[in-house]
Amino acid sequence: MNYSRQRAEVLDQIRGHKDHPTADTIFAELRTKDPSISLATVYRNLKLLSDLGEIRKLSFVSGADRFDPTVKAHYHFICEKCGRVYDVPMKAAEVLDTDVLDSEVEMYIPGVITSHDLVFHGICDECGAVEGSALGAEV
Amino acid sequence: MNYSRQRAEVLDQIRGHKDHPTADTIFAELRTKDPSISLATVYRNLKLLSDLGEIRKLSFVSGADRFDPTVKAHYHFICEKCGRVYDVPMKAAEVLDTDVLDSEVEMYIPGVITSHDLVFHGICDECGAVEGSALGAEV
DNA sequence: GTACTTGCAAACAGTTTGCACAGTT
DNA sequence: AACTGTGCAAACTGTTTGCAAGTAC
Repeated sequence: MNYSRQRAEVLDQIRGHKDHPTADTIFAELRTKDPSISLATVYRNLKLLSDLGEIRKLSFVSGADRFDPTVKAHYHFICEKCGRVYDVPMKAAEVLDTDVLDSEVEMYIPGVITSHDLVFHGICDECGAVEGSALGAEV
Repeated sequence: MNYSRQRAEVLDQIRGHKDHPTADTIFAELRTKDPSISLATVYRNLKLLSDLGEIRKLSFVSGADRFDPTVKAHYHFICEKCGRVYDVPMKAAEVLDTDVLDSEVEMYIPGVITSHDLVFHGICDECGAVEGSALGAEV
């Protein structure tokens, strides 16, 4: 695969993220280094890179798609307030045998399952969810 | 809650679906009965009805949002080819204790979990996935 | 008459595409 | 020359919004 300068920049930029930036975020960041790069190029390369499996496209977030530098299987937690997307390490979901789950569920649906997404919703600490002590805003 | 004629029509129309129509589908269907209803009204009422918990909005499908007449907890299977969304009955996922899962995962993320979505991806039978006999298209 | 809801059109966000040009081989 | 990738602007999809008119109590 041929990596043009712009393509490499896009991949680099995403890999530098611990979070899950949108195309627009990547574009804005790259613009500061490379003022002539275009949004269309960013979109084109994000699509291409996720087709190639270099990055992962997260379409389950409302609003803009997000891109995930981490390709290996893991789940996500989305804050309902700020929209931030957090990674859930696989060991957190070890109560769940993912292969068993897929084959179990497959018996109930008219088709073949190749993968699944598991997305947790809630409120993140930064947005006011306080667990442990009784410091909630309500009540 | 006050149900205007249009609001009732929208709710009825969705409840008449076994599948998961988009706003546009609902709009097109209602237009045949009520030629003056507007798309904005459909959108407004879909939003309102899902805020009220009368229907469920599915945002994890790429493309247009879909609306689900079934409100009680269940998972979904999306065909990668045709985009159809199928329901997965809860008993199919009984390998998984959903409450345990949420509280387990909560220990690993900076926040509080209120719910989760589980979406299976694959190919549905209508699109050529043939399980059981060895009739696959590949190999 | 006050509050809520509608239809329409315009606005908007996110994404994709047509096209002429630039970069490589 | 043939190919691929780029930048720009325009197009496009899905959704929301401002507003004047309509409806319900």
